[in-house]
Amino acid sequence: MSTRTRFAPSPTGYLHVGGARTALFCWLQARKEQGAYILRIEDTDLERSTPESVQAILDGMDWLQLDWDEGPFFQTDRFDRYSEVVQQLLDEGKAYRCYCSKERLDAVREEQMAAGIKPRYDGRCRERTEPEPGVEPVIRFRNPPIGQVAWVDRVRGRISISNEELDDLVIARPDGSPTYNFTVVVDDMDMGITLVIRGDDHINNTPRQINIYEALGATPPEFAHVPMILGEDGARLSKRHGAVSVIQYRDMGFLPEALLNYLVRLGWSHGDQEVFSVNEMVQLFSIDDVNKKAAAFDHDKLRWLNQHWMKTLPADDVAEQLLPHLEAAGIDPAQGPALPDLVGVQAERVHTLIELAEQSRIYYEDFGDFEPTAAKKHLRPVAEAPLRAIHEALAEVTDWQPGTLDAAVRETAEALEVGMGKIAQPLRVALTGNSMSPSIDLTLWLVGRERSLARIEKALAFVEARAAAQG
RNA sequence: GUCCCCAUCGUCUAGAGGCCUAGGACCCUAGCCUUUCACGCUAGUAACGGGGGUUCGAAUCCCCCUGGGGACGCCA
Repeated sequence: MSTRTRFAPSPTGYLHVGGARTALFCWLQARKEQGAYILRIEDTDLERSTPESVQAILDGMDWLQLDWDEGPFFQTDRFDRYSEVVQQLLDEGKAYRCYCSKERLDAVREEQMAAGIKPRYDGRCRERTEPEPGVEPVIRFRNPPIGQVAWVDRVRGRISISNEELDDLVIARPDGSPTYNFTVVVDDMDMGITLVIRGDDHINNTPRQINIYEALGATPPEFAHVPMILGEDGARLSKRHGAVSVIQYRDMGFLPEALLNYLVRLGWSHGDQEVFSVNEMVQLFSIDDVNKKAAAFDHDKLRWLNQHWMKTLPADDVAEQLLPHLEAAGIDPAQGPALPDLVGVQAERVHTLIELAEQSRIYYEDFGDFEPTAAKKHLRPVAEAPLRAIHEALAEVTDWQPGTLDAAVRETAEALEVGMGKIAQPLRVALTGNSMSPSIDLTLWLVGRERSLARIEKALAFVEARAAAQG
């Protein structure tokens, strides 16, 4: 039987990085084994599920390009089916109606906690046959009272638990709506899921789910419980750690290739390899190689990977993803160099697309004042001659390309018998307002001919004014 | 409290009894390259939680302790 995996988020928020990694693992395992990857929306909690969240999850999956083969299925579309299975269990005596009040249940739980035992439903209605007038019952699954439930987890190995630790869980509420541990079993069974990959917070749910499979006469799928993701401080990742939604990462200027690469290495490795393209992941990934230990999210490493992919991916692709960030920064890409050229120069100097946009403003817009320290150091009277000379030389350049520009600067330096620094630094400040920029030929190239000449003139005026002021 | 699970540099990890004087990567530091910044290159700091076993030999196997996490809902 070919592998069928599923990602089953509940739409009560955005797609967070932990969920995205689970989705990635499901997707990779399905792709690697040429199986199917199914998307299912677990929206049985009518109170908390929202259409916005559904959209947010779809947007996240779409951005990461984790395409699914079937679905999205919605559990709210399947209520008839759940009712049917509940009825079947009832008919077979594998489930029963429970009339206990929440108050009584709370009291029992408290007593048990105080007595130092695990809180569980005490089975009061287990053998009950008569209804309680005026009370709509819940339906409870009749869990086997003795024996062990065990399975070989694809990441954790063998896990076992005694049935005595389990109780009769509620599978349907008084209004008939089903609960999670039940719907998940019915769905995974109906959808032919062979491998359930999910967060390890579900380990404790697994034995009761296995019992339900067995009551239904179905073979449970295989399970792989992946460790969760921690924040940089080692605590469970949450909003107070900053960005947790994958869409936030998109908005912060990360490439999906980088996030995916980062996520796949969190809890999984292939020797010493750090960089993985999506294709390589599909080739090399295996759920069986995933670690058991929870991993902390390291923002710096993500940034490093993001820079790597900005440098490595075709500049056209990066440029396309840069566009929205330029717009967000109010930069008009029509007013300066072609985006792929910009990316080619800037990618190795920044870590995110936002930084790339912000640090490229001067190629599209004029800047105001020179940065004071840079101006003080480089736009001095001594810079006047080199600036004039380079202005003259550049005015002659018709082929405004890095090679020619580099030659023009070098020849000017040689003619003046000064080192490159004596001419490049003043020129850099003139062109960018600052003392840091790409190599001078590339800076000239990106700034463009007209703008370069005008900026040198402006710098010259600045130098003269300053000389005059100093007498 | 009860049950389940986890444990190698600050972080992500390699390691499946001798190849370990514990390797790689991020971060940090120094040097090189260089017209600045960055990239790149080189080097460096830094870890097997503790205690018992098993074995000729343990980061690797077993037990205990400690520490951490999860679950115990008519949430998913």
